[in-house]
Amino acid sequence: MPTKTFENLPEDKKKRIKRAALEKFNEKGYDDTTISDIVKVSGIPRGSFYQYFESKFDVFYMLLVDAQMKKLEYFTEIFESEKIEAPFFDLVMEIFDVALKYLRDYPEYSRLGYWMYHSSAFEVLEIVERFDQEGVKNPLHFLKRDQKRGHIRSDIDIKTLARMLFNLFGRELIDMVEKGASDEELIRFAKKHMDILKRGAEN
Amino acid sequence: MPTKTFENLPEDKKKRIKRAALEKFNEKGYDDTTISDIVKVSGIPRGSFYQYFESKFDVFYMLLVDAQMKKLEYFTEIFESEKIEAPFFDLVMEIFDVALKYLRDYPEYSRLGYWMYHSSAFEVLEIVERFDQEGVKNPLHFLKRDQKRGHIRSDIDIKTLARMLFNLFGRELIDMVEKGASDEELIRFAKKHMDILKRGAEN
Amino acid sequence: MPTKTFENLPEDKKKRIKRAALEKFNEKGYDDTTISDIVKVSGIPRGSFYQYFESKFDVFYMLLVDAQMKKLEYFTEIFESEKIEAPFFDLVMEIFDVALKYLRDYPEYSRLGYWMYHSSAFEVLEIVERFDQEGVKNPLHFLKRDQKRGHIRSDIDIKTLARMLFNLFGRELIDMVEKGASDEELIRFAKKHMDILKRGAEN
Amino acid sequence: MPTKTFENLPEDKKKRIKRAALEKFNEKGYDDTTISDIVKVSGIPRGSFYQYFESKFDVFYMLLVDAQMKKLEYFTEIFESEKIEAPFFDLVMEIFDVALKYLRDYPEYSRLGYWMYHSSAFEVLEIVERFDQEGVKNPLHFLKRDQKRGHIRSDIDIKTLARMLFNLFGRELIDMVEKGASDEELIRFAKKHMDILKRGAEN
DNA sequence: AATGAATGAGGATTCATTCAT
DNA sequence: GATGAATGAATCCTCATTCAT
Repeated sequence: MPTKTFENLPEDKKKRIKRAALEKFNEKGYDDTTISDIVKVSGIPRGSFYQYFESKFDVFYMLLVDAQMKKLEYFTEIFESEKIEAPFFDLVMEIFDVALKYLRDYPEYSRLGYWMYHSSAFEVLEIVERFDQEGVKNPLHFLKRDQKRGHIRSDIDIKTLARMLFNLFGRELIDMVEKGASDEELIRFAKKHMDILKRGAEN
Repeated sequence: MPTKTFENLPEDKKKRIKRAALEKFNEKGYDDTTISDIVKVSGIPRGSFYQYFESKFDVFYMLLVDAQMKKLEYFTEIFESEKIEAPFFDLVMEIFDVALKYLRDYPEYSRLGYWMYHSSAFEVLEIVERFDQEGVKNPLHFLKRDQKRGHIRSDIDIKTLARMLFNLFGRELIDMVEKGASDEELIRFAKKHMDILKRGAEN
Repeated sequence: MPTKTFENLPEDKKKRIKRAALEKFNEKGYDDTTISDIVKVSGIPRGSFYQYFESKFDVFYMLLVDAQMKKLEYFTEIFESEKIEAPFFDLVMEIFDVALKYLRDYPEYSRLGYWMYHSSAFEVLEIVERFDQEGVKNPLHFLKRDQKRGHIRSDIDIKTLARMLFNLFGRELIDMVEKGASDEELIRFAKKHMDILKRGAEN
Repeated sequence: MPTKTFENLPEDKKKRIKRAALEKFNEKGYDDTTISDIVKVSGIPRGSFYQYFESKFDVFYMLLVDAQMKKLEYFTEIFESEKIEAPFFDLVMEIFDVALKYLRDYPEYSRLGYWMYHSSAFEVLEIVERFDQEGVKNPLHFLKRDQKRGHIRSDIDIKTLARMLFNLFGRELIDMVEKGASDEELIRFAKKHMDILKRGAEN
């Protein structure tokens, strides 16, 4: 996480630096982006970088957190509505739409995720794991509930199912977006996917 | 692909170089392995490297092909037996066992795959895509057949299903092995996975 | 020497800064201690440092003076007692004991001396010379007296002798302490040393 | 120690590099000399330095060894002559003369020693200790012999005596030379020194 | 007087690739 | 074809000091 010095910076300077970093990470990925790159694009002096951040990862992680916060905003609405009481598979496409909207509204954040999955840097490998574990928890919660309520067959391993769902929403979605898939393609893909899983899992 | 000069090398020298490269790629991944590393471990002169290979990727790709060849050997048996006529989902765990055996017998090749998925190098990103496309074709072939024969519901999108299967066999399996999963864990995981997909897809 | 601003600081703030500097100089030596180090550990703002001191050397020198003052306290007693009238070599082990006690009571000051002798900084090299010259004067005073009184042979060059003594008390003692010598070892070492010098010098 | 690559270099190139490093170390001391300095003066490319040496210390140590070799040449003559059979204190001024001659003939090597004693670099501190231990052994050998033969009093601790001698020949001599002492001064100083030690130690 | 952000020169090190022998 | 030395751009990071508030 950035230093206090960075936090105390005027908002527009912070923005400028964040934007510069985001731009470079988007363009070259985590591993190939250098601190020099960020310094150059943001226009801050070499030494300042180290007064703001501990390392390249520090910046990357900050942006990742920003992305998560923004994502949360998108999901909050649906998670706090009453709809959420419906069986998960009835709601899943609606959730997918939200995810897709987020990705389209903030493609730079989306791409951050893409590069996260394609880094070989130790520090990144580490958080990828953490992200994955965290990401599985969300569908797991609803699936558990649905299983209790009898919507989902009792002999289904919901952890496995949650993982399959997360893989779709997390990794594959990002991958397809990166490869230029259109909204229609993505929605079609998701529907087919859900179709199989739903039938495989529901009572 | 390596130069003719490399191909003409005495077999044991070739082996030595391959082993050295494999060792380093396993240890540090594609991105972080340097040509110096390979040169040092293999004991060949710096200049020779460039007489044998065009680039680091050249070596990596060669090893990847080696790995594929070896993998093919494992699968040939099952693919050429009569069993293969059975419905895919009846056979899938047997196929999984073969895949697992291969991974256990050739962990260095397995790890190559792992690092392939964690590289941000342009050249690697490119072949990852090709690998994925290629990898999906295999299950697709059988699923198509099964759908025709009526084993699989006609309203299922088999491409999607093939992709889900490939994700399991390709990416996730490698990931779990990398994280130290035991054979038992992996088999259990695969079974649960197949359980859902089978029920989701079969008539 | 520190600025007046520093002198006017509340006593405990001064102490805090001194302790911080002493800690760092002890840990890393003069050359490798940075102003950043001192600023960080003492908790004072970066800019304040330059309001209190002119340079890193300024702080170091201040501490060196502190050390000298403290050392003087230890020696005052013996120098002001009547014992001091005895021939120097009869008293020398007693003096040594005082020196040793001081080193054990104030190891941080002792270490300061150690690092002074291991600096290559111009400013430090300069005061090392001054310290050495000053340090030789002390034994010289007594040896001169003793020579006049006939305790020491008249053909002895007492300057040389004084220097030999200073080397023992100043440099070597600190060195041995630094290498972890015990009190017993040090006393034994000093005794043997004195034995030779005494017989070499006395009538 | 330098790499084989360095050893294989044409003699005059090696000389050029050695001379450049020696010049810089003489001028600025070990701690303040940078690899850039050496690179600039020797005219070799930045990268070559690292093909020749592991570190700055590597170069320094190499020069130190060179100095030791040269010193040995000077001492060999006297150590292999029959004179050496004479009591050490009868010979000591002759030995001193040789040491002095060496220092005058190779002042750059002498200065290397000076800076060695004024470094705070960990690696250097380490070899200083080794040098000191090694250096004490030489006089010790002769003193032991003399004590056996009855030239030196049996109650003298010859280790201590050896140390005193080494301090004179090793550290102090270099120090005085560095401060600009003339040959006459040095010889006078040594004589007075020996005078005290001889009388203090001999039977 | 106190504060702490800004600055950029300068150090170490690595690496892919070329080239002369 | 084999060899291994040469090269210098590019990276990371630290630091003393200044300056505006």
